[in-house]
Amino acid sequence: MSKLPARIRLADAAFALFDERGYEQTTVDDIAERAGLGRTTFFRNYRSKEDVIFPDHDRLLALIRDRLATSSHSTALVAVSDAVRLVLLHYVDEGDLARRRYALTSKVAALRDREIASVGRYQRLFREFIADWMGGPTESASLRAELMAAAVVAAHNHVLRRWLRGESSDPVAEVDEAMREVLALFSAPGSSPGPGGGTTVVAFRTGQDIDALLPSLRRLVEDGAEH
Amino acid sequence: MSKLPARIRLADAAFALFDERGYEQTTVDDIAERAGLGRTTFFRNYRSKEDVIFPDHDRLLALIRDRLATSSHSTALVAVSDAVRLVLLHYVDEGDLARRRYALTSKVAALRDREIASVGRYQRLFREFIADWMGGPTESASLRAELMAAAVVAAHNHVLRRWLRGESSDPVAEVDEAMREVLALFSAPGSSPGPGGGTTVVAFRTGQDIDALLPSLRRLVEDGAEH
DNA sequence: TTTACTTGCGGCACTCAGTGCCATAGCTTG
DNA sequence: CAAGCTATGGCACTGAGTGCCGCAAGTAAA
Repeated sequence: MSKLPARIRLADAAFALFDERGYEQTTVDDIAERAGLGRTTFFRNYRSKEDVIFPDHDRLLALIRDRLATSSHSTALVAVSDAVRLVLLHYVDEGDLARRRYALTSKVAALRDREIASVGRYQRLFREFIADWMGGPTESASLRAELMAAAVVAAHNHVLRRWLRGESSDPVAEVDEAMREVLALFSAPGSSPGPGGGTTVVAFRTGQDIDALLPSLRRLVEDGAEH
Repeated sequence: MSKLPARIRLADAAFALFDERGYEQTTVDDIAERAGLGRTTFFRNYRSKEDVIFPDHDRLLALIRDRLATSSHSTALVAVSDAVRLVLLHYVDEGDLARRRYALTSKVAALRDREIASVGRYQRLFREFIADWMGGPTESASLRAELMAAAVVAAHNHVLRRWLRGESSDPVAEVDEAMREVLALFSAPGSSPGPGGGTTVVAFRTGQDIDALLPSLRRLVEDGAEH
């Protein structure tokens, strides 16, 4: 008995205690004791208390990096979509574990922050890759790369969270669809009006008839007044 | 002498020491001692060591919240642009302080994470506001809100970082331009083929007279043509 | 002037995360 | 059997953050 590797036993103990008492009410000593191990062993297996919950972010980052690296200029966007799908699948494969983690990050601010910081790393990876792909060190390309990277990870997170909440039965299909929407966004012809001070017109959908809106529009144009 | 309030003296001491020895090599005791104050006083003024560097995030969040709150459905996008500009201006007003903070967050991983987590809070605010504005609890609207919020803060951060690095002489103009690009992105006709519908509302800044724009507007409403 | 109340500060003791060092038990390889 | 490697436990230490108590100075009320 107790033949499970220390890493696993520690993780099990940690999640059990987090469920019972909450994250902040659980000390590393508690975890080690419950696992029947020493405190030192805990820190040898996990860099920090938070790390028990987010074990393989580094591996995931490497996964993305690899997938992006094995692409040519013409397949860059496919690589991005693939990488996103890879990450999503990783979480889906975790199944219940991912959902327990989500429950924790939803409750504990420190963990939520940590999660967001990790997402930031993903976003950075995508940003650099996309900027590279866009080539031009133009300021405009740089901004577009930033926007696109942000949209890519936002799409991923949106679908992931839906799945975590049990709102999605086919997350892979959803993420593919979401990525299509993202790519459509950035392939839209007019989206890069370039410099030159022309007028930019922005349209959104509403339920109202346009003529009913015209007065507000006028005021909006003239002085940004309220409506 | 030493008539400056404790808060200020502590911040001065902290930044000085961070510059001299680096963030991790500076303890809270060091800071308090340099400021000629007690350790207790430090924690009374700042919740944590990191807080000395990011003092008024809460105030900034409230600022955004307020600006977004004072808007109607038709001026929602103007409010978003305004809020973004507000945040940017806050940092620009800080001047050198903001740049010293940037130097620190660039070097120290813990601070970078903290910064990213803060940005996440901004993004959440925008996401909720935009989702609310889009109305429909549709899954499609929800995704679009998420994408748009991500793009909005990405645009802001892009311009802010440019300014922090000294690459921008007129950040306000740049952020306005970037926001135009973001809004244009999401107004692109093809991107939301969604179920049919209503008419289109238009928000924009322009130098032109609105009447000169009306024909384009009508076309935009009818078939989503550009500019 | 004396009393009472508030505000800002210092000191101290405590918890807990995280680091570093040393010792030891077990297992493998010569 | 000896040498070496690996996984573990114990222990002491630093440093962040909390809580409590006490003190001084200023202010208001008696």
